[in-house]
Amino acid sequence: MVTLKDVALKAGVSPSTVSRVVSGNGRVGQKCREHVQAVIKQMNYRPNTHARALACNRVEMIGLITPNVSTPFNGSIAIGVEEAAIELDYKTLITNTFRSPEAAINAIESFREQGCENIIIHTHSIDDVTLVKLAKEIKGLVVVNRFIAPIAQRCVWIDNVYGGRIAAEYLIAQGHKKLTIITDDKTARDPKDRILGIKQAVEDAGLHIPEERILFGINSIGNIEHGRKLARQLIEEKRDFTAVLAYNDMMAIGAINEFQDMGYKVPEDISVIGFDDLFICEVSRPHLSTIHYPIVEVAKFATQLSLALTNGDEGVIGKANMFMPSLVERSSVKNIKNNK
Amino acid sequence: MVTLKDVALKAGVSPSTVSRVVSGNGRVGQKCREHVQAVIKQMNYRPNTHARALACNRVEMIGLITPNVSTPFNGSIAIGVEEAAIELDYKTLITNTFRSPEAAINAIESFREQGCENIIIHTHSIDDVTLVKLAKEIKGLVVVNRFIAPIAQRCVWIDNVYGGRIAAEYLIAQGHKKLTIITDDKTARDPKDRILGIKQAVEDAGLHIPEERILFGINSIGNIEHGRKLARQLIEEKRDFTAVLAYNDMMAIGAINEFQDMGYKVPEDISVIGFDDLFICEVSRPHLSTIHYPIVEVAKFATQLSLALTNGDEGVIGKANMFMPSLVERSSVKNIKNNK
DNA sequence: AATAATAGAGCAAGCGTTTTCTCAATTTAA
DNA sequence: TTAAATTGAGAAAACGCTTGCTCTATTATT
Repeated sequence: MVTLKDVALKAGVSPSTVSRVVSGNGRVGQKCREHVQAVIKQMNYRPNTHARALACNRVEMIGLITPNVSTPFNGSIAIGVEEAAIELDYKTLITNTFRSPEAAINAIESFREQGCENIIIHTHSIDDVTLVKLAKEIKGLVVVNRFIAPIAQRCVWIDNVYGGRIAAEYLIAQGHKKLTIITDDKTARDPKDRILGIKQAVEDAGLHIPEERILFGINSIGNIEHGRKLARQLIEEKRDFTAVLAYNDMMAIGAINEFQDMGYKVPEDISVIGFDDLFICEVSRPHLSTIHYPIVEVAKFATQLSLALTNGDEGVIGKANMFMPSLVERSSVKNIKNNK
Repeated sequence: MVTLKDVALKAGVSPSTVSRVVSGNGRVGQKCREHVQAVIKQMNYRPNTHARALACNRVEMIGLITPNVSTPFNGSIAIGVEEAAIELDYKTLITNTFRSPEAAINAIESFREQGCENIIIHTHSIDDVTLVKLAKEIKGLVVVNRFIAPIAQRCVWIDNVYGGRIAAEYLIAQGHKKLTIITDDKTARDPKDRILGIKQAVEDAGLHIPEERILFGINSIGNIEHGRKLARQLIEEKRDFTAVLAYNDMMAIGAINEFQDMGYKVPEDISVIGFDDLFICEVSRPHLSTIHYPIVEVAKFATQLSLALTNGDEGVIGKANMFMPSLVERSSVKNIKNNK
């Protein structure tokens, strides 16, 4: 392994000089710098991460904390983070919490102890006040896919109200009057926001969604199984509706499958719209119309923000951290304007 | 931040002793050990990763190199790795190569430079000889989802021949006589092995697959689009078949979608079987019958193997590194025994 | 031309561990 | 009972890098 000292020796300068050339801190003469750079290249020197981390108590690493990378949504977050990390030659350290708040806190601690202040966290299991406190302490902590008012500038999220609204508007434009919602935890912010948006659109159209047509989950995780379950409930309890707005694509697809298994046709009998725009939308039959969530972009921006925060680069700081979702039309919603 | 020295001071012993207590190396008296442990607990001391890494030139980290974590297959690998890592309190560092061999080599270099010898690599873009060479140099390198004879004990893979065989046997048992194969790169080992297994089953049944019913990809990545493309080709060129064996689930689902878009019914007109058993199998219509690939288990075992290799723990070394796939029956294959 | 300011580069301490040598104290063997 | 072996614990060097301090050489100021 070639060390800084080796380079210094060969270049005929002191280690400090080499260090300054590598890091770009401190003054080095033009000629000297070029010479050292040449030697570095020639010897293929690469600085030792740990020595550097130890000496300056920070590390060029960004830590991602996510419930489970193997799900498409979180996998996309990971990609966004890595894309941004690569650009600055940072490494990506991933910890899966499997929804355990202790695991998440532990991961944060562990990152900090390693001198890693750049932490991107995607969690719903740590409460707002804890996160606010942590954000105060950790310069580079940014929260992704979640809005927490006191630390809004440290969050990157999408406009869920708007997302809900455009989904509902689309359904209404297709002639649907009796909408139903299958969603996630009643107390969670995202479901609430999306419902809010839906209600706005519905009211603007002079319609109304009775509470009984909004089905929540309890401690659910918005997955396929959950979608199936609520869809079954919808049918069994004979709720009156022509279209369902699912909290996300997973639930939507679960619901579609359940409807189909029960003998209903989608979209002929029931229209369904999802949220997120995961790759499975193109796979399901019918292809799922949904609200596009720019996940990779959000994660990428979050990472850039974190880096800017710790490195004092003001470039992205202050930019709006809210992204806008958008409608993507496929085949799971039927236009029933003329036949009903 | 509380350091080893702080603990030593408070405990009234030398730093060396504390170090020995923490690491478990070297002799420490029973009484002394307990006292130090108590102080450690009381002060909530946690060793500094970087200092440790620097001092002993190794690090408790396992590096995963994968084309792209956001795909379900690779996401599952990540989970398997992390599961094994957590058990030994190792961290997981992930690098996505996006199929670039340079990125993969770079990642390996980078891991090594950081003193990380535990590398799990999933790649098809680095050739055998390079990998063999690397494996010789890096004690903890293990290759996942790939078999390379000279370093078989450093690979963890599944029996693709067997997988191909049971898929074909199942189709044949369902009365299919005209099978067709849509697969990946002709030169790649996995496709070849699966085809081999298929041919074995076919021949055992006294049947035959003409070469024109085996469609390969060129530089393809076995994804949905690729499946669609070959399915289209199958139809357009009017090949004669009743069932298709896809290289993997993604391709199978692409094919199903294409068939359906072209007006064919699956499985009524065409039966399809996949490979991998990703979650999307439960999502597609019809649900995809497939060959189960125990991905998480494979990745977990690979990680344990890597750790055993570097830590001299002989537990898992020598165990068979080949896993067996298994059939999972869903609804994409029709029994045509009695009506044809 | 004399003085002040600044640029360039080296020295050495320090980051938090591990680990090799010591050496004293204790145990074991003869 | 004595010599030999073993155990327990400390001192100090090393890991590779950063950075505050220092000193000389150069440039700018008057």
